Amino acid sequence: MNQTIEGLADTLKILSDKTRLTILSLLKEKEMCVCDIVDILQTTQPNISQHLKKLKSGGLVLETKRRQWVYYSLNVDDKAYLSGIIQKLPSMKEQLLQLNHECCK
Amino acid sequence: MNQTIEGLADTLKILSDKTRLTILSLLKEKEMCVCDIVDILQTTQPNISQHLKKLKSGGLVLETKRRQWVYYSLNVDDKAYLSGIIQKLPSMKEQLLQLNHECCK
DNA sequence: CGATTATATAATCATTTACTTATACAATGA
DNA sequence: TCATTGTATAAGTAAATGATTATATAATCG
Repeated sequence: MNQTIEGLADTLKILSDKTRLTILSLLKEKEMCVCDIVDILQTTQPNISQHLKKLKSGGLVLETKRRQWVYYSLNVDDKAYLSGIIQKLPSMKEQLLQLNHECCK
Repeated sequence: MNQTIEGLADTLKILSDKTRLTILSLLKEKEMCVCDIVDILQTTQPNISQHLKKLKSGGLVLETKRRQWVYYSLNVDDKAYLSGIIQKLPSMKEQLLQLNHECCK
């Protein structure tokens, strides 16, 4: 995802989806495992996995495995041109309160 | 195009296209009429008109008619969160040199 | 080991998208 | 007024996209 105008379009395409923006909003608060994201977004696990795959392919999130869980975290510090958008994402603190999984204790 | 997360996704969807980003790059230099944009982007006039319609619907460009021409101009000064992206758009100064229409003299 | 849990991938489908061609509309100018 | 020029809209189509269901893979734990 280099920065030709096409690369920029590709990055923006990844960002231009409600579910993916919501995932980024969540990850702004803290790294999260797939199961927690599924829980909060009220959709299926494969759906979230596929969105995460796109975010990862665009370099917008990082993935790390610990025990049986895969954690995703925001990776935008090196993309200053996106900071305006990232800041615009609403807080998801409220939604995080409802989580009660072992993975994220 | 209010700023819920869905509105943000809609705006980003409008931005996430190579042709539309290129149009915005052009308009960064100066306002332009449709025929000039068609000339530079080497595509059909209806194609450009449809892209301009989307940009306009998203509030990203303004339209003004003068004589037989319709001029479009960038309208992003009130959208600070997009400034990083707008700045990222490459200069199109080179391409503007080749224009030689009456409308833009 | 086998069962369970967490996640990824594959296949399918409906919807959306960008483009093309054809046509309509609008303004100008002979 | 009629032809021309500039732009918009409509209709059709192929490709891309997001979601679902089913299945595969991987790690943990009894």
